[in-house]
Amino acid sequence: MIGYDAAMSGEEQVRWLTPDERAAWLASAALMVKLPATLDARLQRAADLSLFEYMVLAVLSEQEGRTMQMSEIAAASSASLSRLSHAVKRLEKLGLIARSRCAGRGRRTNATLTEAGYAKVVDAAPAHVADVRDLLIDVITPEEREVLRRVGEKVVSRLDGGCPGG
Amino acid sequence: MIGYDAAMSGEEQVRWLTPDERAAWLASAALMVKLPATLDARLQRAADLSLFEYMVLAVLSEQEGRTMQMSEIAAASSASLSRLSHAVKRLEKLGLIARSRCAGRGRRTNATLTEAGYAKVVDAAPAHVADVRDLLIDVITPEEREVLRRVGEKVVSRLDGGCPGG
DNA sequence: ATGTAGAACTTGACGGTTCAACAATCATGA
DNA sequence: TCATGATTGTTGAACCGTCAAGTTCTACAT
Repeated sequence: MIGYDAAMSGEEQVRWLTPDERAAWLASAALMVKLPATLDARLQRAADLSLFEYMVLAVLSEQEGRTMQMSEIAAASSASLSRLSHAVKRLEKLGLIARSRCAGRGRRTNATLTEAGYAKVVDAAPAHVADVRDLLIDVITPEEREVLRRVGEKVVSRLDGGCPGG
Repeated sequence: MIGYDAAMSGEEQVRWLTPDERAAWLASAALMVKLPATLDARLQRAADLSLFEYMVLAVLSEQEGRTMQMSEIAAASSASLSRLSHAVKRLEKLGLIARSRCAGRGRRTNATLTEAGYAKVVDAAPAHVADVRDLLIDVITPEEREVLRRVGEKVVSRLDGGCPGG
């Protein structure tokens, strides 16, 4: 496949992937596409929530007062503020979240989990955790799990630190 | 966070995640969200292609005759047939791909990379491979890379084998 | 005071993805 | 010959995310 192996390197200074690197990348890519998609589909069927919506509710649920600033939620859920804003608008319409401007502090907005929202997370959590176990955690060894964690942390910190998106 | 730790386990037979498992899952989740998003954004700027479109073209480019059946491409790129069909329609409109029904064989359709499509991949590949190196391959050790590969293969084969999406 | 910059959100339009329904073709057997 | 079903692809509507632009507020300089 062009771009993923060492063939046809007419260009100079392009370090194509070795076969091992290529295999690792293809396996990771498939993982990154399929695992979230499957978790998302199951959550949708079981609880009528997307994976992203669940993460927003879950992050809020563990906070003191079940409240957080929009931009904090965005950071915690690896999403853009715009995406979060749209999502919270939907969740607000469903009665799962309430928004309020905290006056005197610029344009800051707090999102709070309602009782219904909290009940929704409590309801959805067991099946979702079981899925995460079933599809990932229980499939790998503890050693592999720790490597996965280290890799995730390293790569993400590089993404956050470096020039994001470009 | 509800669903990701051992707190508030009122329910029986729910195995909540241990702190280590939780940390590994959160790191993986962030990785699976951010890495594809960043690669996608960079490819978009550099070559006006989404990551998915690039993968479709790349998969075709390494095939004999630069031709494949729709369902084969879908499998190779971990996408639904519907998603692929829409994408190929767009790529066809751009002149990068041509479709043709192979008569006498059910409803099978072949997609072929045009010369322009091939040129597009050749053009986009170096920068994309550099990104994959820069953001993943060169960030981790060879041992971590091999673990990542094993994990990816195990998890994906579980996803493909088990009941997909539900 | 006024102007300029910056931070924190929101909005609307646009384009991509999903889902369910449909279409086309072959295979099989009554 | 005709029904039934399995494969394989396409389509349209609804929905979601991104991008660029706009809004609302604070801060700080002139």
